[in-house]
Amino acid sequence: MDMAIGKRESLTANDWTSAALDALARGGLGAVAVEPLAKSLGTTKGSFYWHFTDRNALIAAALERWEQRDTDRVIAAVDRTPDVATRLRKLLRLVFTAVVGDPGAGAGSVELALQATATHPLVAPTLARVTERRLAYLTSLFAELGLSQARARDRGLLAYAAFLGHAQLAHSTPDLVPAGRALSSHIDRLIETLTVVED
Amino acid sequence: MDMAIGKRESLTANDWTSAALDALARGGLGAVAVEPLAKSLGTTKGSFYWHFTDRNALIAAALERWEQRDTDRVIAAVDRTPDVATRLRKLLRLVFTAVVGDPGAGAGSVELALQATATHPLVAPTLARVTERRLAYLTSLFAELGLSQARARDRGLLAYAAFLGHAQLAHSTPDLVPAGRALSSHIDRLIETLTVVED
DNA sequence: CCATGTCCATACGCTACCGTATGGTCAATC
DNA sequence: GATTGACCATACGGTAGCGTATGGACATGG
Repeated sequence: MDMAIGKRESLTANDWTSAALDALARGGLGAVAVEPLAKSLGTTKGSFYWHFTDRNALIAAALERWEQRDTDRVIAAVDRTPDVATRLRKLLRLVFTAVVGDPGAGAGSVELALQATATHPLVAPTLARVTERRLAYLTSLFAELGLSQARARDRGLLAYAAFLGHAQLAHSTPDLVPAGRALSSHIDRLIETLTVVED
Repeated sequence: MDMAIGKRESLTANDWTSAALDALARGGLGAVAVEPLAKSLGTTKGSFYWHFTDRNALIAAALERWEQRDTDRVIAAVDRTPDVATRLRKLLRLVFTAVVGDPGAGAGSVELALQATATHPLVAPTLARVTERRLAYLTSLFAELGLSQARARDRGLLAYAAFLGHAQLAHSTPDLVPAGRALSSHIDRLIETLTVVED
């Protein structure tokens, strides 16, 4: 009848979505495959096709959840440190450290999985929205820092490209990127360079 | 008997390798698939498996050729403009323009295809070598520009990450990246920022 | 003119995944 | 305590690609 509580053994659509995000982070979009996921959840396709109509429906759900979380994170990142320069530095240090510090399995690996499949019809619009949102935020910070609108946008783009590139490099050729203390000072210098504002 | 010239209709291993690079640029590593390639060459698997033992052998050949060409390009890029600053600016302008200007099907799309499959056992070492080679060159330029060794490496890394990130963005979200005249001035400002050297 | 080696077509079996169909289990409800 | 609906297992057919096997076609040298 109604949503019976029943035995707690039954899966929910959310369980599938979580597993999909895991697989996405671990093996890219190709790893979001129904039968392998079923195996990893200790169940079968039969379960999946009861909760979802399609593999695409699962992908859409996973993307939606990721986008939502990302939005939340962006909003949370807007912490009210009074000084803009400090706020910008804090933000950059945070994201760069997160994205190259982790073994790659952390937060940024969904990121990279999506970039690697950017042309996929479901991925493309999601990626576009998230990128624009982040870019807009970065731009606003640089503008507040004293750059003209056009220059702020350019600088935001540069900073974001540097971010993406570092994520990529940390994933594909981790040996070529500094670690530990060297990483920390690399990021310091990088921030220095990216936030220069000549009056 | 020997390598008969025969009718000029017969394919060579190089033909297959070229087709593989095309497919790689267009559809990523997954598109380097024997049967589809055969169809696109107007032949069948039978031909392929005469020239190559394996799909992996084809991939290896394609990667080797790409790496060789890249090496050539790096060497060619070392043009002897006397002034280091000018040389660096010329180089940056060239590569950034190439990688975001093209529709994405140009030179840099093999690039992106490889980055998207960076963990593949054949791709990873190739990518590592090429990346290190480029990074070393960039580092040397920044060093010659007056930066300390450590700072030169960091700056080289930043510049290369910015390059990769722009390539990625131009491919995944082309609408968010400037074009035409705006692109040109964006690159100017970007170079400005990346080549700042405070004494 | 036939024998040999080059180059390719076709057919086969295998794996991995998709989506469907169908029936079973079990808790909640009447 | 029979029924109903939520949830899942199993079996099926279909597609796409890999790699193998085998048998041509056909030019060339003997």
